[in-house]
Amino acid sequence: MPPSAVSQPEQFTIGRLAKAAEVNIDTVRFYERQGLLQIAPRSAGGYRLYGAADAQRMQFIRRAKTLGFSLEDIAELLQLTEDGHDRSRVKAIAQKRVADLEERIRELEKMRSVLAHHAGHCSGHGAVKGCPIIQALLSEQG
Amino acid sequence: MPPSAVSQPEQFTIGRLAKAAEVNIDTVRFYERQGLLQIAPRSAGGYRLYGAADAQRMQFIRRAKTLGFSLEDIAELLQLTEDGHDRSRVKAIAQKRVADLEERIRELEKMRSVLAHHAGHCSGHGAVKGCPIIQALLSEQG
DNA sequence: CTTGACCCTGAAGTGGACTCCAGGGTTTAG
DNA sequence: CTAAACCCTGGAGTCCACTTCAGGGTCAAG
Ligand SMILES: [Zn+2]
Ligand SMILES: [Zn+2]
Ligand SMILES: [Zn+2]
Ligand SMILES: [Zn+2]
Repeated sequence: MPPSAVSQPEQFTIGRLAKAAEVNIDTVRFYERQGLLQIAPRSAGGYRLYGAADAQRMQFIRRAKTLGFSLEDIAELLQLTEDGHDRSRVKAIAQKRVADLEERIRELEKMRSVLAHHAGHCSGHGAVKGCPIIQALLSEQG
Repeated sequence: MPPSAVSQPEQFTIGRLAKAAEVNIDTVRFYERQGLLQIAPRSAGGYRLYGAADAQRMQFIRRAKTLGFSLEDIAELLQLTEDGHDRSRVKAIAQKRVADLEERIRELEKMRSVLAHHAGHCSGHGAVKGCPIIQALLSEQG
């Protein structure tokens, strides 16, 4: 019962790490294989042992994923935080991702507008023959 | 040399169909297995034979794909054009697709705005330590 | 007749990001 | 001491829409 332990290593096994990060336990092992997580030290019984830094790393991955980064990009971003790299590469990756997102958004908006237009012409009842949606797919027409 | 042949069957093999539809030849066979194309009749030598209706069907699939429909949805849409179905199902499929597109667009726009915001704070030079993009990933911050 | 272009089959591979499985060993509560 | 909960491994399976492969048969031109 020491009143203040300046830095207790506070270790935990894979299950707790997974639960804290709200991912499947196999996802953690998968990330290790993919090089996103460092190889964890093991307990006497062979269990992986993690610490606060690993939990933060999992959060990093989680946030990067919500921004749509691929695991490959995330691995590189994590790498860049390790060594004494320059910010330029980080910004380049982010800008590439923004550009990709914008392109994809334009594609989806194009799909949406075309399809909504056709759907707007469809009464929703009667025989399929003559349905404007089907007509549009059968021959290039608006 | 008949001056007017009211309906020449005009048959062709899989390679021409694929080229006309601008898809890989194996894609045609794949679509057949998936039930998107009807089983083609065969020549004496065992070659699949196609006609104008098949070419139109390939165009239908191509257009539906540019609207982002899954092959499963496309199969159903093609099915609906065959029998004496009602338009309601067609419209429902289209509206579902529009809704899915809108949801996906919102997700991507959220990613884009968050990421562009962080990137806007990044000078693009200097050490990674302290980079606003990395900081945002390390801890939930704007 | 031979060459080359074309076609056939069933099966396996691709990519991305997991997820699950079988057949174990380990740790902890009671 | 035992049962439950947890962990280990290598490998396979999942989804989707194809693509590739190996090992052959067919067809038109020269
Ligand atoms: Zn309609
Ligand atoms: Zn219109
Ligand atoms: Zn930066
Ligand atoms: Zn800000």
